[in-house]
Amino acid sequence: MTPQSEEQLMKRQEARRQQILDAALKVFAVRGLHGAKMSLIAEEAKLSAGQLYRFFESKEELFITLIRQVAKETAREIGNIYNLPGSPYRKLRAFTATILEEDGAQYPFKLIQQANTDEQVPDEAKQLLGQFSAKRFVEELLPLFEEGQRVGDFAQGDARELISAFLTILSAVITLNMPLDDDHRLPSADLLMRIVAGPGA
Amino acid sequence: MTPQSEEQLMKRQEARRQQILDAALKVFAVRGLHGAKMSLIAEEAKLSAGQLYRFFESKEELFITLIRQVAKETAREIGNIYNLPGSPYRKLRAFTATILEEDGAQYPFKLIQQANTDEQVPDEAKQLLGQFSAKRFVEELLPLFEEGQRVGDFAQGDARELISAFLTILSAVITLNMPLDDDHRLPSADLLMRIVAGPGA
Amino acid sequence: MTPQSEEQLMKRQEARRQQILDAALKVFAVRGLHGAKMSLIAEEAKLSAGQLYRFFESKEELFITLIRQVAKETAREIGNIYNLPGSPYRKLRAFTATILEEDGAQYPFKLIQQANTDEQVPDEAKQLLGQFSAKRFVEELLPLFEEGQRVGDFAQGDARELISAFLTILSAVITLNMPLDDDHRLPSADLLMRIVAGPGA
Amino acid sequence: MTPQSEEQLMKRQEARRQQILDAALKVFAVRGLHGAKMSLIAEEAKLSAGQLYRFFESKEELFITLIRQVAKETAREIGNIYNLPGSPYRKLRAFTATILEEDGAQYPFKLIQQANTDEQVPDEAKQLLGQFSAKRFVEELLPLFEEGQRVGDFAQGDARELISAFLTILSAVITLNMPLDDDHRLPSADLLMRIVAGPGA
DNA sequence: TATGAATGAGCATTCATTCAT
DNA sequence: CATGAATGAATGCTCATTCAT
Repeated sequence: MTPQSEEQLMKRQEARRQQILDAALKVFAVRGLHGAKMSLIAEEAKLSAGQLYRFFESKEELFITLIRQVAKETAREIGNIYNLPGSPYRKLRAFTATILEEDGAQYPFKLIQQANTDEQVPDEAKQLLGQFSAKRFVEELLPLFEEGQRVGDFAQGDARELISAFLTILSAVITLNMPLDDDHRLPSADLLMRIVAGPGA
Repeated sequence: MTPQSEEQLMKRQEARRQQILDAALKVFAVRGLHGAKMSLIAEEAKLSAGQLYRFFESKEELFITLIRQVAKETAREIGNIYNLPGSPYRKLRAFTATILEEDGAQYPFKLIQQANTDEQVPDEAKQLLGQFSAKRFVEELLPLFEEGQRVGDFAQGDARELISAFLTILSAVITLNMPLDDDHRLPSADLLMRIVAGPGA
Repeated sequence: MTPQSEEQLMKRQEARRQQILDAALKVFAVRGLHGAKMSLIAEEAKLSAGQLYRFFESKEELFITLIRQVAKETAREIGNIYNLPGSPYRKLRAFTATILEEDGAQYPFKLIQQANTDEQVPDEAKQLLGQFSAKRFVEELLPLFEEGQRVGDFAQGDARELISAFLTILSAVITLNMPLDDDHRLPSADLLMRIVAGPGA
Repeated sequence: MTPQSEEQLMKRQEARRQQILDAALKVFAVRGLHGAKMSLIAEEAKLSAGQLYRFFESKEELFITLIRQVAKETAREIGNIYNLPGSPYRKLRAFTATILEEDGAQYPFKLIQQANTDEQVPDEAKQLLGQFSAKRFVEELLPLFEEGQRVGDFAQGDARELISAFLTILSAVITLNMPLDDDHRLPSADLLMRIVAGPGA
């Protein structure tokens, strides 16, 4: 019976599910849809391969679920930019710096890029990405940029275009991780800010 | 056997080999290491699958050879920037615009990024990239940037850092190709130039 | 532990065991040896999958035990034909009609046929069937048929051959259940009786 | 190039395909949809497992194709009954005897029964069977039976019902193959004919 | 003792590589 | 030499069986 924990069971299940999604995020992000063997995901999640199928019907469903979750979370995170202190420029700079420095922050972006680049991703994932990533994020940031342009923080011009360029570059930079010298690191937040900076910045 | 064709044979062989490498570049760049089936490469090269193995021992060798060639050629192409007309700023802007607009120009960058991102890539390819891509390209551009900084075209600071940031972003943007709205395209060359632009630009 | 429950325990165990066998009969009959998942049998028996293994060492043992029991019970049921009222013809007709109409009556026959048809069936089960089903059933019915032939109810000829033909056809018809038109059903008992009917029937 | 045989190639391909279908018929018929491992079919067809996939997309497609072919061929064979000599009774008896004696004749019937019995066969196969097997065969034989009833060869009553009963039993008998004594064989054609025989037979 | 989560062996399928033609 | 058919190793997925709780 082991009924003591009807609710605990649900919690453990949910934790497990999330554990798999976390593992899948890393593996899919780094190795791509094909390169991500279910056995690797299982290993990363510290379970047997068979267990994955108690939570997700197939590799494809796991992938799509992951994309959906990542898209949602990323949208939410971007929305949080409005809670940061200071001017639009300072908000965006802080947001950018956080993403560049956070260690795990690269995985969602890598995943989204992998999914966008890879021709064989399932259609449903493609659609999700189409809806979420670009357009939605741009709209999310639009008020910030319009305000920023008004106060001279950001360069003039089509705000949507500016945002999508900035996001594209930010995402790409996070994803790329080109191996430089030991002395050379990813571009700094300040450098990226030049893309959008206006006269008052 | 006929002696006069001895040389012609070599040439035909060499042409064939290059034909395969060209095909492999496209297929690896678009589909990644895993998605690139040998049969697809053969088809793109208008050869039978079996022929590939007369020129390359394995998929892995083909990939490594390709990386090596692309790295060399890209370095050479970057070197050609010095033959472009005008100031350092104009040279770099022209170079950037060409890469962003030329259709085939994206393949080498995509390939290099695939190779850098994908963990499955054979170690030898990783090493090649480590040696060639980043460091070498940076050194290639160093004179241009130092000159540019002197004349105020480019921002002050560690030139190597500036170059590697610029290349990282350029490469990433080319690779990313994130599907934006129908109204939004990749960042323009002018936008990317803001990253390096100095007071005189 | 409590002594008075010693016996009750045995009974409960036995009931449990039979519950499993009943469930297994249905599931094996309908889905075949391969299609019958242990989890389905457990569900049908309203037990957990793990419990099955407290009563049967393996799926194979469960199957063999089931075959053994079904063969015995069917032989016993066939023996009951002598308790039916009327002439040999009427006895056999009533027996036939019951089997064709009773809903659960088809399972044992389906199971036996599955076991006979399927090559994967363990050898031990095959042997059991060889010993039990055909020969034993025929011998069971031999007195009825000899009597029937004497009184003209059944056709003349080798009685054993007549019986095995009839049983074969009856079993086959029950098992087959070929989906006919909405207007066409399984052959009726009267139709099957023609196979054995003699001049006096 | 090996172009000498554009046409021969097609023929060899077709032969190979049929070789697979023949092997699949045996294996599916005997072991059922689940029990039929692709490796067994390949072995029976004397090819490697991988080769099967050059001719059929999946096990399911192979199965469906097989069902389709078997249904067609069986319909054709049944149609040939009109070319047999003699009265309707003699035609049907000759047809029945042939099927009972032909060695390979059991496989198509076994296959159809497996497919009808097994709950997990793909829907497309179910539909094919629904269209082909029962109804179509009955209609095919309707003229023969109507003629037979007119001349007193066959019993009176709903001809369609009589046919479907006869076919059901014939099919079932062929399929069943219940292991009898060494002295007892399947019911003879004459015995089966009693099911349909009329006063003049 | 009962549960059902966990394991892992086994089968369907794909694709790099080989080799008969 | 060129072809593409054939092989088989590798991977996704299922399910009998085990075992921690």
